[in-house]
Amino acid sequence: MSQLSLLETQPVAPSAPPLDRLLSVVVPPLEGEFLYSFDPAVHGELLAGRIVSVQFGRRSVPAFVVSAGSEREAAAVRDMEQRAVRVKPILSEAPIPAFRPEHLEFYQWIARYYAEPLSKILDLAIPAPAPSKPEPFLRRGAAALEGRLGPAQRSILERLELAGGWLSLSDLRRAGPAAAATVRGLVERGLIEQELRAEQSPNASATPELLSLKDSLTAEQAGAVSAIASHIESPSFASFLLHGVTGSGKTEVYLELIVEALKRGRSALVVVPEIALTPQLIDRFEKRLKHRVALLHSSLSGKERWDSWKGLLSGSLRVAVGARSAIFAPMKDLGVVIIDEEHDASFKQNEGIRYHARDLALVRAKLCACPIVLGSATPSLETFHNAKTGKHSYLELTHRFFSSPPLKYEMIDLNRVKPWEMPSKGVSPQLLTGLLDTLKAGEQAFVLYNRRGFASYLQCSGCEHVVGCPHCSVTLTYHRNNNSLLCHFCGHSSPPPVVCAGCGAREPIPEPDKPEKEPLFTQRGAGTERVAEELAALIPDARIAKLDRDSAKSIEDYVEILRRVREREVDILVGTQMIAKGHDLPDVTFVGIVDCDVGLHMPDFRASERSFQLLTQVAGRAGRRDKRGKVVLQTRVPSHASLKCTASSDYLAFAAGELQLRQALEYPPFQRLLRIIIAAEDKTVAQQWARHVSEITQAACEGRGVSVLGPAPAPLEKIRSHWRYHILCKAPSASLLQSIMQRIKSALPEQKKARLLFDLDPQDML
DNA sequence: AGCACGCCGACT
DNA sequence: GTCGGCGTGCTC
Repeated sequence: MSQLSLLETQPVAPSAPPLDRLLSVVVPPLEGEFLYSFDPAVHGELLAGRIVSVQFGRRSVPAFVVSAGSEREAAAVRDMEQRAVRVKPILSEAPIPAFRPEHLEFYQWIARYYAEPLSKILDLAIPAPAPSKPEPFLRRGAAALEGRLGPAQRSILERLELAGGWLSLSDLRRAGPAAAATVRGLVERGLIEQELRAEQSPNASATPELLSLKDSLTAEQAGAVSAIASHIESPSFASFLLHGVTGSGKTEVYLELIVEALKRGRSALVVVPEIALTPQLIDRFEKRLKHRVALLHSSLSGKERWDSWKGLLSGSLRVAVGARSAIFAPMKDLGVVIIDEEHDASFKQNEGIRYHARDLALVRAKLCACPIVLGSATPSLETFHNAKTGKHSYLELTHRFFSSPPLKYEMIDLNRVKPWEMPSKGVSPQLLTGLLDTLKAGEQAFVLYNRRGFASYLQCSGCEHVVGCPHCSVTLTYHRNNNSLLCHFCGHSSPPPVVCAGCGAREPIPEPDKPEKEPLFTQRGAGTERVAEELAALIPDARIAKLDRDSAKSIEDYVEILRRVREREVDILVGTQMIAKGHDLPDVTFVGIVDCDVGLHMPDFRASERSFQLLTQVAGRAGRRDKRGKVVLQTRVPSHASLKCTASSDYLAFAAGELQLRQALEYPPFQRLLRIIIAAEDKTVAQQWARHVSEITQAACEGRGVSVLGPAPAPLEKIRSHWRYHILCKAPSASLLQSIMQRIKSALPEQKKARLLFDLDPQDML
């Protein structure tokens, strides 16, 4: 028997290495696989998932093993013999695998979906192995508590006791400050022990003491948990939309599900928006789960990231919490996937490989046969539509944990407030009164100013009408230099209209002898950066803090500003969308929105949805617990659906209306989009290439039910001295768009002068 | 992506 | 006459 099989496998070729010594690798950033040989006696058993170093051309490069000793290698070796190409041996191998072979299917799916080489996906997904140097590990010592302890010392001891074993110094620091001096002091008093070593001891958190708090859940929460957990119990794919207002206890549901997964020896993957990854969140998870959580996000050091990755890979860590890129985490026996704030825009990567973590999460759950939960108070229309059509099960949490009275909304139509009645340029009398009342009551206020007003647009001075594109239902962008309106979707260009399509008013005809009349259309969209200064001038004794990209460059700054608010060192917090998220701040009872229209007229079909989500989230910051919150919305389009639905807290009405519009205009979720970006240093080159690509795209789409718009200049026409044009394809399925990407790729030889980028399922069109 | 090979302009 | 520009093509 064994001799027979030997006879069958032997006669490949005299010179070729035996099949069990061959492996296929991919080399970032290249397409295709390359065959190498290895000697098991030297390198040991090498399987898919290992990183090896190979001689490639005349240099050595790292490469990912994707297959070894299979039919694939047999076919490759036959082909190479025909072409008389020699198989080179690998140079060296990493000591441990970098990914699990069973996850290759997931990575390959991504490569196919986004029409990118597998090597690039692996390069993106897998962190570079970092050698682990010895570092201090600490644990609670034998000495009894004597004498007094400072708050810093107490906190460190608490965290060590909670961990119930050895914790590395860097781990200790994740959950709060741990100065070396404080630690040293505690070591000297025998309160903690210290040891230098390179590895987490394997049993550090092997037997977590799992704590189910099922009994303290509300009926709704318990219902959601049992519906989802049944798919953890008997492992199977199922997707859920967990739709619950702020404060309805979605996190408790997540935690209970993670406990369910851990109890069965499986793992849990939690993906949250970047901004939510605060030490408090990690702390809450670890305290509740009594289990160490692997943290994954972009600003970890190479070693920290590799340590988390390694722990998950081996299964010694079973819970991963991270931002977008955590979707690639090497979970062992994945039991549940959780995407919190499912609608959040940060899940979409907008450079390099433009993947969407939520979409990938669904695929991952499917491939791992486990349930996935998409949680949000304001679900994306894609997800809501999928829930409505039965693709996801719909679970609703309607009750707030602390039954607080509904918010009181006041909409201020800025068209009806005379300029001289305004206390300052951006602050209406009602907004000012609201702020003063709040401060008088000893409570706190949030003021949103969303200053993404880079594009200006025209609005009729007679009615609310904003000039939009006749083909795209997107606001036209006004270009002052040539007094024209341009659609950044389809390229439609026109002079400013003479008659308002909303109310029929005419542009006044200038007469030589009479003074110039006010023009029909007013330019809007300028920035609102000065709000904080205006407020400081209007309410001099208020303590005002700012929260935006400039004032909070790091997550620590962000946490610090929120801490100051929580500890009542701040009366009014002014900020961008960053103020929309964060932890429970019970004394905030008033939210003012300086200009609801800023996001509304962006050249983006998702503008309404984004606006509704942002306004609803910010408004949700007012009035938690027992106090009734108040929200003032300043706008020039009070009849806009996203504002009216915000003010009536009516998600369902908003979604219904917006979905109808999307369907009529053939936008997602009814059609899929592919955005093709052409960028070049030279404007004319970019333009010509865009036209060329457009012709190829047109030809590829011919008669397949795909429509092609453009080329048009991208709204951000010039980025880092590169001129950008784009083309938009609408198709009923993603697979159609994939075949179009393939056709364009094969029709266009790789070009140096102009860069071609694909954005499948684009989230914005900038 | 690198790094070769290869065929046309200004320099020791 | 050579040094060097970057166009195109390959890497097991």
